Amino acid sequence: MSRHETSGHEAKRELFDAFASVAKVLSSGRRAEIVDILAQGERPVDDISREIDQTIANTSQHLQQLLRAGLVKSRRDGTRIYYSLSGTAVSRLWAAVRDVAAEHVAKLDELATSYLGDRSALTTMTRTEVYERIGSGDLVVIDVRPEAEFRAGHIAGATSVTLKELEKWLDELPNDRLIVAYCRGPYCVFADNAVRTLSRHGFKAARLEEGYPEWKEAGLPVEAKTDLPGHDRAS
Amino acid sequence: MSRHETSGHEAKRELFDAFASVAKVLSSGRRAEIVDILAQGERPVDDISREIDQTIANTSQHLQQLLRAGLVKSRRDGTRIYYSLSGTAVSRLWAAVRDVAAEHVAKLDELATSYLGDRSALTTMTRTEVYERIGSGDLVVIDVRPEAEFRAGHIAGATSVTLKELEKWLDELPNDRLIVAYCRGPYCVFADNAVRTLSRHGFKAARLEEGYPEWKEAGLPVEAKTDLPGHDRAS
DNA sequence: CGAGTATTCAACTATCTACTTGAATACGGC
DNA sequence: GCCGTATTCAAGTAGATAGTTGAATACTCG
Repeated sequence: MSRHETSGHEAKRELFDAFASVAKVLSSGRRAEIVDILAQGERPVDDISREIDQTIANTSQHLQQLLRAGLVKSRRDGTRIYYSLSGTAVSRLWAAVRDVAAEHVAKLDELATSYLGDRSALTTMTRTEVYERIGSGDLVVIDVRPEAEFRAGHIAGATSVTLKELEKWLDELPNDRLIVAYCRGPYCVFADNAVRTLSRHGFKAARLEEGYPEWKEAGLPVEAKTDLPGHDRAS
Repeated sequence: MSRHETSGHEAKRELFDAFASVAKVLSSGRRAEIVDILAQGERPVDDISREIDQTIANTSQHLQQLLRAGLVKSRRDGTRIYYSLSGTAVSRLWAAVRDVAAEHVAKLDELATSYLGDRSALTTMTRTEVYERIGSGDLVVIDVRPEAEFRAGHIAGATSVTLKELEKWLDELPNDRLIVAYCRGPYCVFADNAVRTLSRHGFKAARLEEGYPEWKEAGLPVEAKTDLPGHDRAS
């Protein structure tokens, strides 16, 4: 069974290697974490390295791999270099990876529970439920992601309340309205913890089932930092 | 910057490693080819090994990796073992990978042209265009994939005409109706070649923009082999 | 211009991966 | 039960990959 014979086979191999190169760049857990973070909006290198708990040098190298593969782009602003996903197709790919894992990876539930804790006691709401009630005013939406992500873009009308600030805010939050917390996506801990804390203090609280990227992708209203044009440096 | 410290970080690492394991299994061009084939329907090992031009042993090992990751399932029928995708989420993931590659991988156009040839002269039709005209009878739809794939499932009303058979069929095909050829997906050569051959012989011919998996995923009418239940062996 | 900070580069190591080869196992038909 | 075919297993090798460390580059601010 000889390989490398006809140019047709060779060309097919190369084409599918190119498809595979896209998957390959997502085949490291650390790069997956990076994509999950960048799905929230652009971030500088040192910020990302802290989030994924890796050295700056290592984080930088992961980012270059993502750059070379075309999944992210970078722009310089003064001394900092901001990375961001190169398009919504990348967000959709990341969601597709999570979907397959959720459906077909045997031990995923176990790993998710080990990271997120028991979710059975938490009330959840879908995008549409939140969107429909957000106008009526009987709902308070809080964004519990790191502030940088809130600044890069958030659900229209949401307030930034990080977990550290949450304790201080307990006096100011309304007792008579439902508080909906959201964060990065279906496997993000922040919202879970916020809802647990709020429930413990007697508030009515729920978690948005998914996160900001899915809300934005669905075309629901957001408030986003306008990307400064002309500074981009594509892959 | 110490790693492996809090159990929270450890659990997050493991969760994202699990997501990454899904991408990892698609990070080989040969496994990507396998998924592209299995998206058409179930196939036995030796069949797949011929398609991807690899030894049976190597193909088997790739299939086990896909199996372990949960992307495919297998069932035994006598002496043969048939592999198939474990769900539609996997098809969607494969499509998402191709989309990202098409949009963001720099040299993809070049590789695609090198494999498929110049497509600028080929007429293409979308799913909906074909579906709307398929009933009116002024259209002949031919399936130019290997016959095994046609047998596993095809567009309702399509006829199987492999490239080898095409020359013989030239007398029987109608001169007054548009002939639409389709195959595996947007990067499949068979339909391109069929349309070129037909055009050269004076037929009106067009290529369906995408392939059978996308048609099926869109919920359009298909004729598929009913999956024998009770014989499945999940991941 | 010089100091300070953010990021990238380069060299190195331990581990993993794809593919090969040859043998082992599992089933169907006689 | 034995033979032929389909598939898997096991061992080996060349090449790739993630992470470390320390130095180099690129920009800002005084």
